[in-house]
Amino acid sequence: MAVEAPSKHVFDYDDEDDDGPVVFKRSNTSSSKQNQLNSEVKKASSQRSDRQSGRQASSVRAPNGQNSVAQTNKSIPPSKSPPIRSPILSPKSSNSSSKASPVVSSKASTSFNDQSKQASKQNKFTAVKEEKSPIKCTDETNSDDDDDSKPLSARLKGISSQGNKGVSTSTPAQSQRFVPKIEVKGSAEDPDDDAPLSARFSTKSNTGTSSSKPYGSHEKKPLASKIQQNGSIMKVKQQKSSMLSDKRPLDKGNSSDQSYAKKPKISDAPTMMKTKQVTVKAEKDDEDDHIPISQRIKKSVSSVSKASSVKQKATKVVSSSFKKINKKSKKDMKNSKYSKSTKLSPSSGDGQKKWSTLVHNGVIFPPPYKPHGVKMLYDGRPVDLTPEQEEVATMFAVMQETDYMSKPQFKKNFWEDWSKLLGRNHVIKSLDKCDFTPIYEWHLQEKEKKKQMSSEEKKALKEEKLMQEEKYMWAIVDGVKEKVGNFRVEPPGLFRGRGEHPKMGKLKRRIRPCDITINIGKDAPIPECPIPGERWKDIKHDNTVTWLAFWNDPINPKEFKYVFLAASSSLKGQSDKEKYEKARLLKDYIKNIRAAYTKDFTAKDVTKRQIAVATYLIDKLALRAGNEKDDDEADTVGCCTLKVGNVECIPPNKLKFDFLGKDSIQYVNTVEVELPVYKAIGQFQTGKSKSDDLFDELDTSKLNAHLKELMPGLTAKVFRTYNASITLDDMLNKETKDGDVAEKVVIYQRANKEVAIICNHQRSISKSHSAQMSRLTEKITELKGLLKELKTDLDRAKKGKPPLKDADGKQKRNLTPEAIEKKIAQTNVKIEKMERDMQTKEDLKTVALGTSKINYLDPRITVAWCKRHEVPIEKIFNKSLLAKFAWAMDVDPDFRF
DNA sequence: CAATCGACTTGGGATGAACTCG
DNA sequence: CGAGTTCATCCCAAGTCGATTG
Repeated sequence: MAVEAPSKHVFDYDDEDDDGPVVFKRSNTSSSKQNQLNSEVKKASSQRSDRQSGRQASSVRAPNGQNSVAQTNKSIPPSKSPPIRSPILSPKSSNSSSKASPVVSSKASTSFNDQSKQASKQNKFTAVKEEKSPIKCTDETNSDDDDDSKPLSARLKGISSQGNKGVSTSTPAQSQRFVPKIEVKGSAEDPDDDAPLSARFSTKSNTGTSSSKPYGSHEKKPLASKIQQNGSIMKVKQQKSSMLSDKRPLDKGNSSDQSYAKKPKISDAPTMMKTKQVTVKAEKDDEDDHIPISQRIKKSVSSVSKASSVKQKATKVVSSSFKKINKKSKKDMKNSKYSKSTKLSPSSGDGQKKWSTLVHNGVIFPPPYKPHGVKMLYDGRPVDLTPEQEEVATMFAVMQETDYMSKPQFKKNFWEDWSKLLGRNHVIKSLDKCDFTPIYEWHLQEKEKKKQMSSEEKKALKEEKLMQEEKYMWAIVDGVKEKVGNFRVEPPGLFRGRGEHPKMGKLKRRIRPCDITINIGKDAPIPECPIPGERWKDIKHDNTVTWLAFWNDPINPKEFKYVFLAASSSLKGQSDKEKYEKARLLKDYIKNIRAAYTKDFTAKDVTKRQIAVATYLIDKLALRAGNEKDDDEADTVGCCTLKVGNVECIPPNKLKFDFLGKDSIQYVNTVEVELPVYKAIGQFQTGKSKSDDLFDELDTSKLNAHLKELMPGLTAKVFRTYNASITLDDMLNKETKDGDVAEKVVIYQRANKEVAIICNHQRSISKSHSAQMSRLTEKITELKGLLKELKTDLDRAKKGKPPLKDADGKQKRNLTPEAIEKKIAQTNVKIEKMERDMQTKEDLKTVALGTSKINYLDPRITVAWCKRHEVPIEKIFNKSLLAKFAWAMDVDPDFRF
């Protein structure tokens, strides 16, 4: 709780305006600037229709009104007042302030405010604009694109639409069920600006288009289908992980059915892509391009949306992402740590600078090891261990019931490190004769003890911990108090690598102050080392980076572990926003990029062809780039590192992918591809063995260098963000119908699920899943029995007869036919709900929705949709997400990705 | 140009608190 | 109110990608 407390304070501070906790904390940072810019831009340039404009103004500026309904006040900051806020000084922070040197903080804060205000003002006016420009990508005009330009998903969808069977077997039922509800009433209000959100949304989103469409019907899932989930077959991953994980097996079966409709887009002008010329994107005309694949499909819709999309462009252009150009300077400064950081001045050319003043208290270390004295057995006899030896033995003992225990590599690595600690002459000579049970049991007892503690005790402990940690939880960046992400130094333990990691089981030694380098403002007091008698390894004052501290990873000394600010900080928010702006920019280039790579499928130059095919896969399947990995890491791949054996050609034009990706999560998918791609893959495979690289001429730096020629700042990962967000935007806009909040939330979840499937975000099936399912089934059966009984009673009641006795032989109350009918209806509703829940549960058992929400879906899409449809944002974003996405909360309701 | 360094984003799982439902 | 779930957080591993180095 302590944690929270602080945050609250912060909010309170601003509260006056309103309260929202989540709101922006600082106005000045560039991020905020940007925000404002954007919004401004939008307003200025974007306005599409009249009503809209009105609306925007209102919404943006005084969000409150409308929001109140839609979103809770708290979440949405009242933008009305330009942000003033200076958290730091906030009351509660009394203590905090104490830590920060008074001087600094005060001064910073003041200046800060001022600047911030000014900055904000300026921004607003400057609004950029127009850089819009120049070259448009050309062609697109014929929008018709059959689907080419669409995002992958869309493409897929098209096809799949016909047979949604592609979807996992389980789904069909579900989709049907949903359908009915969704449609519903149309209570629209009037469209004016002031009109409540609902009104707006009705106008825009539904406008013609899809309203009638049943939601499940069309497109079902594109990519999704590819991936299948039947749990039956588990492949590689499973095997390897030895039963532990039950990830979604993705089976191939279905996938094959789904085909992509996409046809080669060859048509468009291929050449133009060329790059450099492309510089900024062009204006509108490209209408369809940005439209997600799926959307494009239905032209009608596009018309509507396009208007909005157009407006956005201006905005995007503005985006800051590209500013990094000045980066080089950084190095210099960095080395010479001396410097510049001194000046607090506000906007000193920001170039590369990430902050001007930075104050924090360093990191907190885990408590020293407390020996428990419980003796393990060796060859049946108790053994004495030194505290150090016992500590490591305990780490191992605690893992008795995990799968790691069945992995030889784990035990081997553990033994290597532990035996070193034991020393050459120790009685313990072999792990095989060790019995850690006594220690494990002690551990279980401790756990139990903790569980049994009364809630007061627990609370007290928590408070105490909070008290100790409080000072480490916050940093003051440019005068603003921000949460620190991971201020706790990682405790020692046994390394738990994912998949078949060669280093699993190795001892991750304790980190000490002398391992840690602190980065802090030049004028800030250097944090006192929390462990008496020790000192930090180094102190830096590098304002070109955002980390507060780092140490070398004990498992892999070449790598570092950093302490950063929390996701809710404006530094993070700013880069998050830049990430999405870059992805939105891709929207304007995507059509040409697709045309270009399509053309290169048949290029004579092998490298060129490989780049084309790899880009296609990244775009269509949302594969990761695939950097090279060392031998001392788990053997996983991404696009550029795919092995010949990971792809199987299935005539006439399908490819079956099967490989372990990040975190050793298996990716299995069979997709139909364009013939030239199919042929190219075949060529890349010929003459190679299964373990050879499929793209032997390629690596991520070459690929990214090429992408960068197509669009400034473009890299492989941008495609994932783009396709994820565009899919969400598209699905939401296509499928949201009138209905109650719960129904809309379901729509959102379906879209979210779609994205998760595209990105292959999996989770393991919970241990209790099958038990839960059977329990539900049982309940449903029971209810159905009840239903039958009620029907009998109804018949009898109608004839004036009393109901039959119930199962226990007791006489039931004599109800009127009307009453019985009512009961029947209630029961039916209950059954339907249960079945629906069950289906959802089954469908999501291996799909992780959170990852995409956190990392891939532009929060502005969600916020705008919530505003348009009067869905409280809290229904979609939890507290942390609200905080993380504070920068997106004041988005215009008309925002489209 | 390849290898390495460096910084930052993305990811799944574990844990425990907060709800739900009987 | 208690067992079972669901949800939010924490934890830290594992990617991406630009910059440097040699």
